[in-house]
Amino acid sequence: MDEPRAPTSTDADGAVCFTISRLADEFGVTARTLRHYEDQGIVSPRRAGQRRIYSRRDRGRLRLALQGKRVGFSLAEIREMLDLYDLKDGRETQLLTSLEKFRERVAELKSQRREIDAVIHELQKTCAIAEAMLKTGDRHMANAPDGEPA
Amino acid sequence: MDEPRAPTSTDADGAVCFTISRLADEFGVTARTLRHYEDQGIVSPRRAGQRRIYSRRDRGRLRLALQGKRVGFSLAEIREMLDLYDLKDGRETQLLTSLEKFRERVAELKSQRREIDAVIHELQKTCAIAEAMLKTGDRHMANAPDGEPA
DNA sequence: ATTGACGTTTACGTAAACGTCAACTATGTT
DNA sequence: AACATAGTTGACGTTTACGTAAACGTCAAT
Repeated sequence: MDEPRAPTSTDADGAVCFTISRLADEFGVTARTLRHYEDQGIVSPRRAGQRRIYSRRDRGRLRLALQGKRVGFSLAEIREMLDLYDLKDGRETQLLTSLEKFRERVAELKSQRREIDAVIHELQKTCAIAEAMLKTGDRHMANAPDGEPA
Repeated sequence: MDEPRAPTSTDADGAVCFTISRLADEFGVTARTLRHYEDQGIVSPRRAGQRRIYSRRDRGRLRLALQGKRVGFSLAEIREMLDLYDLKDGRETQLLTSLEKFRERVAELKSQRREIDAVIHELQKTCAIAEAMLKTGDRHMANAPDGEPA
């Protein structure tokens, strides 16, 4: 009754660490996925013998990776971004190219956000029409996808 | 010098229509893609002999489809949505389920929008740090992905 | 010692979304 | 007629992101 015995366990030297299934559960993915991500260089948990030990940093990268995935980045792109994120070397040129790429990403994302808004509006428009049809009982209002309406 | 001779050609009965490569160019995809979309029931251009003739309606569906793709929908989902969009039959139950699905989509999209915002902020944060490093010449500021910072 | 839970590697399988031929065909041009 | 141009249908190939199965290691509890 002294240790919190939380879902978080600790290392020999007191560092927080996670098992593979622990993280898989937490993020709602399979262990296979985490191994796959390791193959792709997205995380590199250290080992205790053969077994993977995920640090809190690994978990952080995982979180970002999955977030990236949800907005459409490929694993390769995610890897790239995480590597930049790390800013492995301090050489200015590297840093500057990184910066540039990040800005590109941001621009892409903003554009994607606009697209999403457009689709949302499109869907809501159709919803409204459907609702109207339900109310009036009209069975022949058209809402044909036409680009520029005639 | 009478006909506009615009990139848009017209049908025997004056209806606007497009060739496959015309649409492919316009949307920046290959003809193969358009044929694939036809296999998936996303468009159904009529034929003049063997050749595909795309109507303006086809183009409209295409536009929506590609927009949907850019925000992450699968072709199957897009097909479903386009079919709903058409509101093929007027039966109320159908209409209601359609409506429900649309609302789900909208909710998903909004959530996705939030995710995008999150990623944007994350990236911009890192950008800012990188900029700071460039200015101060500091080569050792960390910005490790940690989930909850220590 | 056995069982069970969890983990490991290796390797083949799969679904989606096209790419990339090859082999025709139809149409218009020289 | 010969040829180029644009389109067509297969059909197999490719990439991405894992799924899934096989075969085996490890450790704790029974």
